[in-house]
Amino acid sequence: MRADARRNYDRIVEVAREVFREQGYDASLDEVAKRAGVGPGTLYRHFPKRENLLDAIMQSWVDRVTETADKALAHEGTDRDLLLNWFEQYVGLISQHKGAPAKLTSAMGDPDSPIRTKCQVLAEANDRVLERLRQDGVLREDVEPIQVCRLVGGVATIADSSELDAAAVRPMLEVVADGLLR
Amino acid sequence: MRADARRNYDRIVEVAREVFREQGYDASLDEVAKRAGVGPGTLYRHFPKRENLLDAIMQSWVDRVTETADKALAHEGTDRDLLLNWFEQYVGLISQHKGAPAKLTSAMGDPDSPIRTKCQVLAEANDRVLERLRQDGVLREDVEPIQVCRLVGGVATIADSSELDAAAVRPMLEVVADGLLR
DNA sequence: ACCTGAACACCGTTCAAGT
DNA sequence: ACCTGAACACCGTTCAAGT
Repeated sequence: MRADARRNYDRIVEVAREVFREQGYDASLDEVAKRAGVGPGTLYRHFPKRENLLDAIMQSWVDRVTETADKALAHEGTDRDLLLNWFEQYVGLISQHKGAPAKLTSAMGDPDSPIRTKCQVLAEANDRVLERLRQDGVLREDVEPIQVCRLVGGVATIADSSELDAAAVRPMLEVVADGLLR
Repeated sequence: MRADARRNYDRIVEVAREVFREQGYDASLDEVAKRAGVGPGTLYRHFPKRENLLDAIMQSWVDRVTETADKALAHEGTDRDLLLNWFEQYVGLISQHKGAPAKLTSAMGDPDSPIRTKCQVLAEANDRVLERLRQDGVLREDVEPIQVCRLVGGVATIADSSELDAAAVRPMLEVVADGLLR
């Protein structure tokens, strides 16, 4: 990759992260290009689809996911607390900007999505937490891990679009957690 | 209302219902106007915002909601079955077209939404079902009815965007139902 | 090899002119 | 009072010309 291309790529990603956080996932790509000081064609050369840009933005995000799951697993307390804490972390992780929870959760089952590797990381982190509970024998057995991602992702999606705060999200996560434990 | 205005209004609503069902809530309003045989200005005169059009489309829908809740309450069987059945009906009711579950669920808490009366009808139907379970003493008491709408609406939203069928939705509704019962 | 920016397409929205 | 459709704005997307 040529030096100027590299520089443009990095600036676009940095600016996009900022614009998405300000205006949500549906923000104008024209504005991203302008703020990054490049022509629209340059943006499209590097990121043919909006999702490719999202994928690039989330490059550093994957580490955060793994670390967060590690911490959640190290949590001292009841199984219910562990699960609830993980759910709250999960919601935080996928709520980077407006529209992100919906985007990430709907991509969870799509093998052709440009952000599939990111979804896999998230799914694996979730698997690790659930596996721990399963070994403790406290998890109901007729629900697949991906359905748990969808349930919590659904809560995050609604919280995002209705602009609910953590205090309003908490009871919903409790219902999901209690429904999963036996 | 003048006769030609009335006729145009009705045609637009009818066509919009069809187009939304085919292409989802984000469909082009230009196409709606074209198919209805009116100019774009006519559509905007009757429906200044897209949500006003959605509201008009759902005029007959309110009766269906009330009837569905009536039937659910007449259901013979366990409380869990009653609740689960209502949840499945609820998902069906708000999944009229792509994008509808998200739209309806995010409008549930917004008193300024053009479709607020429709949301109220849905919320009241849900209240009636929950009240019945509360009287039976099987419902946990620390969750507000609107949170139940959001939980089930969240499941419907994800099912909608991920194009899940009823078989995939069912286990998620079971988790929510079991989390709500004690 | 990469960038630029004009150009095109599409769509939402407005409004002057018409009936 | 209502309708029409041209006009404008905005944005995504492409591509010929340039470095």
